[in-house]
Amino acid sequence: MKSELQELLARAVTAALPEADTSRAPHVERTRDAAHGDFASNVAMVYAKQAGQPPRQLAQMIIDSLPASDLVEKAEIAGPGFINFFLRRGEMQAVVRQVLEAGADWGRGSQGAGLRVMVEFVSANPTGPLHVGHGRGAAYGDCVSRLLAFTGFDVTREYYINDAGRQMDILALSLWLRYLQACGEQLDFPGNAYQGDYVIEAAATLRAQRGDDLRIAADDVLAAQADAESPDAALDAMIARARDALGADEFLALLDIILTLQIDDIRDDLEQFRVGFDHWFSERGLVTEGAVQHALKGLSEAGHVYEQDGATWFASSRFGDEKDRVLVRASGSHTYFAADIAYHLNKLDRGFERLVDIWGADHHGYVPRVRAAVAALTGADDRLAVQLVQFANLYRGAERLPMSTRAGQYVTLRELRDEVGTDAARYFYVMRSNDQHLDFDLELAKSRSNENPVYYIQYAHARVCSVAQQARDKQWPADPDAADLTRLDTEQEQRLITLISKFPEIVENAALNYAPQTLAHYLRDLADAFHSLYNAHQFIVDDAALRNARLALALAARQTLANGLDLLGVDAPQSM
RNA sequence: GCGCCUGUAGCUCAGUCGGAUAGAGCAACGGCCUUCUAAGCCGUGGGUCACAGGUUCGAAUCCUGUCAGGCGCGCCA
Repeated sequence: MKSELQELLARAVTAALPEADTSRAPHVERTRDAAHGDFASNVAMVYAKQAGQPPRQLAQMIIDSLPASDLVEKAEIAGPGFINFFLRRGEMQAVVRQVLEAGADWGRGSQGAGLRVMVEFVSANPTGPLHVGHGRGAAYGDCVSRLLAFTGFDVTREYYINDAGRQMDILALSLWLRYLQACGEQLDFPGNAYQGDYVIEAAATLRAQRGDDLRIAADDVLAAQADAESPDAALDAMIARARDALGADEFLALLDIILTLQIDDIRDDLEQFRVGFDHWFSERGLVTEGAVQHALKGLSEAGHVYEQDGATWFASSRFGDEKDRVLVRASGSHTYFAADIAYHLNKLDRGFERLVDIWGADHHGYVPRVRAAVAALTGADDRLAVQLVQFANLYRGAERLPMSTRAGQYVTLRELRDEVGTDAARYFYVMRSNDQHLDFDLELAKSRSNENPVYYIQYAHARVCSVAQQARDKQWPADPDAADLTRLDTEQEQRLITLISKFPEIVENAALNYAPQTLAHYLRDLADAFHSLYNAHQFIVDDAALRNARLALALAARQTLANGLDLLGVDAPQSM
């Protein structure tokens, strides 16, 4: 509807101003005030200067040049030079039938044109359960993925598993030490190892399976770290002792045990949060397959790598980073950054034309260098989009809950789900812009009242279901074909219709801007419009043409609510 | 010190590409259930869009500066 108007306007502008640059589609927007018609455009004011004419005079010329259309009832000049469009009676109402015909596809777009997009998100280290901070990234990334897919992109969702490096060694060590404790060895568990109960549980299982196979004397372990100068050095010494005592293969097997448990747990947790991944990508596999060397070679051949102070550097400052970065240390080991470049190159090699990375906001200093790497590898600066997700602070009423991953003191995503439910959690997570801090009030999310926007929206959906059921009970099932949609002319009906017709634009905007919060706000407004109508007028009335028109409108509202909620991953209940 | 983000009603926040009289929810106050779910609706009050300049037909929105808050600045991951 909007694009049709843009088409009409473009032709009118070309006719009125043959020499004007009309390469860009003219700006057309919804009016805020019904007195200004249905749509308005500012083209006359935009072109006034280059046309050398007052805006209102130019507006008249453009209106006079408008091609005939079934869509437009009239166009008039307003204010400083706006052109207000009043649509022909019935044009807006026609959207009701469009919605009912499209059903679950109502709002689906084709802007993505099948472009292959990878959305990588969560990617939390598998060293413990997901906490509420990860939950926000999960909800956000999932909504963005759903929106992109609905807008015509070919979306793949991936979870990058950081299963290589020192943190993994510490995780394996943590399991082994707990195992030794389970065997009855007396030793103090290090404060900088993984504290969580899940390690103790895994150790108990391991002990049950393997008996004393992996046991050595506690004194032996403690002796290994006796000379260590720092807690970190002590940990490294114990890791070395464990490798020595168990053998590298057995140590790795130990790691795989707890890693598999953790990943299974995370997958299960996310599935219950209605977040699914197409692929789980192992960092370890990347390293063993020589991907890091492949990436280094790629950067090197492009001429962006040099040696200095015994290390290998990437000239990221050429691509907007504030300084160059080390890829391979003087010690010969590659940096985390080098592995990350290899991972991004791997994504590109798999044929993804656009990459979307969703990271915690604490990584924002890392964005320029990864952006630089992708630019260096592709020669383009628009292949990678990085979206940061700010942390969520949890409140219970006015009390702020403390969070510390290191100390093992945090609220898990699972606990959050158990307490407030998946629907409320998902909605609350995405109702704020991802780059804004979020204060998540558990009491509010749980409340079954009008303070809670999730229930407000779901209630609107359930109410339509209830109305439809009562119509059936009275032997008056909704029959859209028998509806006279032009009867939908009250203030409340017009408002609801207008909002429904906006849905495709809202979805497209939310998808292209990675902004699900705009959809969340829209659904709130849509529910509001429905509740207002519900209270102002009866749906089930004797006049069949009017009754069916109102029922059709209600069903269209329900469909729009359902499609929108689905994009947020929130249920649309039949009754509440 | 440098970089990024933020500052809008008492509180929490929307505000798309600059557009017409800056909007919601909560809180406060006053109404609405013999009629489709009151988890709802209607109404009232509430603003120096942090501050100061600039750009222009027009600025909460763009630019510059100031103030305030948050985060990030490793041959860590």
